[in-house]
Amino acid sequence: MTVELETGTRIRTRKAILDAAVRVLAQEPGASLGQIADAADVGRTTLHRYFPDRADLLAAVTQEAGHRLGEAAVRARLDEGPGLDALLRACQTCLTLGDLLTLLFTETISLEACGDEDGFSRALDDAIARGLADGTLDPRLSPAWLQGTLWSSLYLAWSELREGTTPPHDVVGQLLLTVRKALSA
Amino acid sequence: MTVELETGTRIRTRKAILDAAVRVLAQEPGASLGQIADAADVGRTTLHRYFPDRADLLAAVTQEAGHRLGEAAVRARLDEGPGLDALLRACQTCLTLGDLLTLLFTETISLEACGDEDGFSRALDDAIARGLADGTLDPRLSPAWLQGTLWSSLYLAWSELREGTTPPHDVVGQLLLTVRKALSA
DNA sequence: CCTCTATGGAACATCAATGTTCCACTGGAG
DNA sequence: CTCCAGTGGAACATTGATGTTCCATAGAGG
Repeated sequence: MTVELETGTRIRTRKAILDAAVRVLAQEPGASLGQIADAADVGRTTLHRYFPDRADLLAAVTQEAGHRLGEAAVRARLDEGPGLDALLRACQTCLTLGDLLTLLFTETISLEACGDEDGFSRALDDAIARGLADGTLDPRLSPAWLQGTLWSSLYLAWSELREGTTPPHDVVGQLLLTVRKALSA
Repeated sequence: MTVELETGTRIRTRKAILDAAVRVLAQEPGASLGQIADAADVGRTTLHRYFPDRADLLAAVTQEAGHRLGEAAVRARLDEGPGLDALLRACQTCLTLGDLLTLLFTETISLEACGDEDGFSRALDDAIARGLADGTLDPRLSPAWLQGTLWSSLYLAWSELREGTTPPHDVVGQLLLTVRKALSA
């Protein structure tokens, strides 16, 4: 065990495996490590070299999701402006998470496992509470339902995007329109 | 192969296995046959006696889903009244599908495999087209998006119901409210 | 009470996925 | 050019799921 001096090659390979894992698992949560290795254009041996265990790989994907979610929360400025607007910004930002969205929504990986260090869930809760307080969110809907609607709409939008039959711009438009109509007071 | 004279016992056992399969697979799509047999309070041997193959079991569940969807379509009177109202009736009716909803939404079983004999998808498409024509559905949203929103909202509602933390009446209320707001013109 | 249906469990063969070890090779850094 | 870090593949042991066979028995229904 030398100190982890990550060379460029290792970083690149690791990223390729991680990306492939996200891509493949989003489509087939029970996919074998062999399938993931193939998708990453890497030998199964190499995959095991980087992630000895299936659990290790999943943990790494989960951690990656945590990071990305954290970035998303910052970019969306969830703590600024009216609650509804914050949620709409969150929609646009989170769409960039791509297949990670699928893994989170289908609970192939779990938000809780990231720890609450990311603070995304917290920030989302806050934005929802703010929106209910400032009158931009429909008070007849519970915080849990509001958040659930947000996630499921996001998942739907990403599904459409991935299918590729609808132009990205249209998908975003319909997503924002639907969420605004559904959640606004 | 005698003529399939299904005795009461056999019908009951078969149903128990099928129900358990739906329940277990909804929670864990990759569940083993042993888990399903346990959930059905039945030996694994017995399960294989009814469904020799895992594929056979899945096919039976799929067929069951087809029947239930067909019934739902009839009960919801999808071909009557304004399009939006038909969709709202469909929401209420489909909620009774329970875990089957999860299996369909997560594509553990596929609608297509039922054949189009059920006619549910067709009826839904028609209702959406009618709603766009009669001005009760938002013309800015594509038929695919309208249908997707319906399904994902249903899935969300069933998730809440299953969790059991929200009273059923409230869940239905929020579901109908959300769908109406999101989809109406 | 008797019979036959339906069942559960033990035992077994098979198979795919997993995780490990070892070795040969390749291409880029020095 | 020379090393060696990084890689791929073959081979192997292990494990869990699967599907099958066989047998003993419980219990519903006559």
